[in-house]
Amino acid sequence: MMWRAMEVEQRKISRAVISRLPRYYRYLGDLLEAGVERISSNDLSKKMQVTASQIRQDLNNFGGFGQQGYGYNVKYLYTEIGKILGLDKDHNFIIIGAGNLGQALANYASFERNGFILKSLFDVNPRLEGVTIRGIPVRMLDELEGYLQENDIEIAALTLPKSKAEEVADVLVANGIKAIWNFAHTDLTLPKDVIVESVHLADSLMKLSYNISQHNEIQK
Amino acid sequence: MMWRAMEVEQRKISRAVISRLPRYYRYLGDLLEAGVERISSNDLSKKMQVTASQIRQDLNNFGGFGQQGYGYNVKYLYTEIGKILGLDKDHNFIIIGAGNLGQALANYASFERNGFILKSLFDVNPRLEGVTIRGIPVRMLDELEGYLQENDIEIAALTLPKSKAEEVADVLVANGIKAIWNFAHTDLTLPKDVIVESVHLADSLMKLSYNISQHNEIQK
DNA sequence: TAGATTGTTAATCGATTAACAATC
DNA sequence: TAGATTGTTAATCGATTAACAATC
Repeated sequence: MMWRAMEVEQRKISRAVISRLPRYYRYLGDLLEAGVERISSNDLSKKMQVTASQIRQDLNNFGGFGQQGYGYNVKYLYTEIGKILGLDKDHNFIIIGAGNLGQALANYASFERNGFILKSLFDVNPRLEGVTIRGIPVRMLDELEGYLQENDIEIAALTLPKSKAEEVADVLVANGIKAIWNFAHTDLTLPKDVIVESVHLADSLMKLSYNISQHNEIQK
Repeated sequence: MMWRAMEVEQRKISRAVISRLPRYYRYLGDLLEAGVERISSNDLSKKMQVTASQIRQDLNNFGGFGQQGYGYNVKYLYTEIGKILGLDKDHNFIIIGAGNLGQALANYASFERNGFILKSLFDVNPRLEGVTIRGIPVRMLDELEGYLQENDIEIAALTLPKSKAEEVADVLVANGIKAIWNFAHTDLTLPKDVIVESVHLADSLMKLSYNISQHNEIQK
């Protein structure tokens, strides 16, 4: 039993490290596009404005992707980080709430490139019935349960008012959704095996505002 | 000279603390709405799933808002955190890129409640010329410089493709914009007195995806 | 081989939690 | 006053940076 616990423990990479991976992925993608074949942690650190030590430390959580005296092969590292992030597999997702933000996400086709496949949108507004976005249909919210039972959907993006969020999330979870990308301005309380990633736009804007005030203070 | 440096130093609240303030603000707002008059760090900690110690420590970075034996007055604390976040002042902002995401933000009227006043949108698409969103006009991007010189705009939200982001950001900064709310999938390199707050949606989705893969691994 | 650069251990720094005296 | 709860100091924990031996 002990080794099992440890095996799980071993996988527990800190949140700080995870949140840096997409950024590495982005920079490596740019390098790849620019035709760069290899890069050292030192050169990458200059581009990314982080320490080389942090880059090496971060990557070594997942394995030795580099080679002494050479550095990192850009294409290889890009692919490996993609695998770590689960981008080598397809993820079917739906959007609940086909308002402005929901439609904005639906139109954002570049998610598809990373394996995120939008299958349907849902809304309560009867005017949206039958509407399609990039060929993807908007369905009525009362069809949600039936739909989930017949389709293999992994992720749901919640782009609806916070008053409805918790309620809908419960339905989603009861019907097998494993992960929720939450844009509602509320913290969902769900079983802890459900993955919730929240984007709180208002919070982000407030941080910006804090920094402005701060900046003005110091000016004085 | 030393005391000046220290004075500035003193203000340097850690990023972790700042990023928790909007969440406190949100919870306090809910409590206020629910008619709760006072709350102890212990009760709040249970609601927010953080330690009471962290709450007290965080708040004490800014001053003693509580009272021994009583706790915190909800309304007072809410107002004070609002001030810290700069929400007691109005902030004029514009949106560059009136595509789906730009329009979604423009329609998101609740920003106004916190003092963020949308003054105009800008786009290159001639079809959007003259269009208004909630009465706010979309202007053509070539009018941007002139507009900035005649209007007092503090914040610009960048909701445009990353290929245009850097270029537009430079124009913004050259014309007095102090803060950029960046939705383009790129890190802007700007003078360090310009405040940049980025929302990288793709990064967020990748974190979600990582956690799904992780979860599946452990299941096995 | 010599030079470069990783992987990894050790040292430092910072953030979180615990504890408790101060005080309402 | 006694009880409750803060503000704050001290202890712990975790994350970042520095250093360097291993090795390509």
